[in-house]
Amino acid sequence: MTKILKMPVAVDLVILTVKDSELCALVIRRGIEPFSGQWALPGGFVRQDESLEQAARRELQEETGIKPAEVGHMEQLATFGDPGRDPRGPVISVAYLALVPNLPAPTAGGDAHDAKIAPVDSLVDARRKLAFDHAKILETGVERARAKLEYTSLATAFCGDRFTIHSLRRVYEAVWGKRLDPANFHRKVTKTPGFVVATEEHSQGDSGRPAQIYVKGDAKALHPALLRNS
Amino acid sequence: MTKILKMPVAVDLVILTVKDSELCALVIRRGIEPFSGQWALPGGFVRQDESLEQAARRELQEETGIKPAEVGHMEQLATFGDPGRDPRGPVISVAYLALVPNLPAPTAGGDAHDAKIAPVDSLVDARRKLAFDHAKILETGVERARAKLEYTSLATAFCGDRFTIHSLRRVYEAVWGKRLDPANFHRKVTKTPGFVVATEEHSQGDSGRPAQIYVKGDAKALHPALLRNS
DNA sequence: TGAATAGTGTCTATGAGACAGTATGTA
DNA sequence: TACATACTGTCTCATAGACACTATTCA
Repeated sequence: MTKILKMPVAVDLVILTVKDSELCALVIRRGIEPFSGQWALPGGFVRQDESLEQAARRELQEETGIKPAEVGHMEQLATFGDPGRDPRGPVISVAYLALVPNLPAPTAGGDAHDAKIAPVDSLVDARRKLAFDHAKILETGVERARAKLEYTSLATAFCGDRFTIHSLRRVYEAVWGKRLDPANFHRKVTKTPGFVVATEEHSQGDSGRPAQIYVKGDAKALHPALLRNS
Repeated sequence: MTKILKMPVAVDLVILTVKDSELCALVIRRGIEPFSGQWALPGGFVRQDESLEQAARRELQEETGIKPAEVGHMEQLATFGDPGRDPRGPVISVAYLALVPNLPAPTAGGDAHDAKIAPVDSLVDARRKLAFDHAKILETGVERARAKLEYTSLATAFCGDRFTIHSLRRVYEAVWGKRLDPANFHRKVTKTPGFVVATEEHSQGDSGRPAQIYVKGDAKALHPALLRNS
């Protein structure tokens, strides 16, 4: 019997939000080697007697100050364990995807010198490369979010408790990077059973006719789906 | 700085095939404790300088005798790391999903006393419980397969190189546990660009009119999707 | 010939997309 | 009033599902 290899297990977080009609991710600037000074996804090591998801939620709060109640949605994304992905040696990283509405100004903590919320397009740019294989992890998370908006009600995770159809459409447009017809989108969303539920309230203060306020519905899956292409 | 917890990393395999018009999984009977004598998913520990996917492919061949060329499709499924999922202590398990056409009679190897290909419905049965959290892993894999048949061309991974539309429909029917209209299915599959490509050959020997033989097309995603419900 | 399966035609209902038109607010 | 945005109506096209029908084999 050969000796079994034991590896440190990390969780890394792809934290997405929509800010100024752009899909953005939260990254921190590393304060220690390796990759000191470079931007990276927040994350940390799993502790004893802690599940992977618990570790992800703990790191989310510790590294960014986001409280559990502020998280719109969290799910496991994928696991990365290629030899050489960390120059210090073999490390397994279980990536989690978190969707957050109205992400507040980040609070740097732990070994992070700085934190920022930046458009995902700027982060996958090859010149300002993210540390480790984090660009790949981020892209996996972005693609997961894009795909799940099609056939689930996940888009509401980017909105607060109360939202207008307009703001929900802005979420789709930001995540997909594509304009949608306001009229058809409105009908589609309000006619899909369980997607959104109308309240008696209306928005105010903007130009134009006030919009009705909606809350999230019960449905998780959308039938039929809302497709990005075609 | 607290000491970083290091854990053994395993890969577990959900190996699915369609046999006698039923969706089946390959399981092995454990020869060692814990759970000795119980059925479990094949798997093993990741070795040094080996990627997770390499480990999964290696275990697939070592534990079941399935050669790489025989595997129709393989992808990472999910990672399970709850404390207490293995009575021996903390273990991370990265599950992989493999789809195999015409799965040959399994060759038991390693610490397995026996191996079998059994309908997934019988394996998630509560009375003959799978070892560890393998019932949950299996269900995750089955649901992934069911979902991906909808919007990808993955069903062809269950067929050999050459197949008829009839056998492709049998795959859908087995995986979804639902009858499909042969006429509409035929039109849908042959009209979806890149799903299947017709050859000049025809099947023979069965009753009824011989069917045209098809091979896999280039398309990975199906537009529009082929939905199970509605 | 009949049974069985392959494959096509066609009708209907549903939904997406385009876009005109109406409703209701602010400047 | 002009304008902006919310929302509804309506037309067209694509596609799914039901199912009748034709094609081609074997017994």
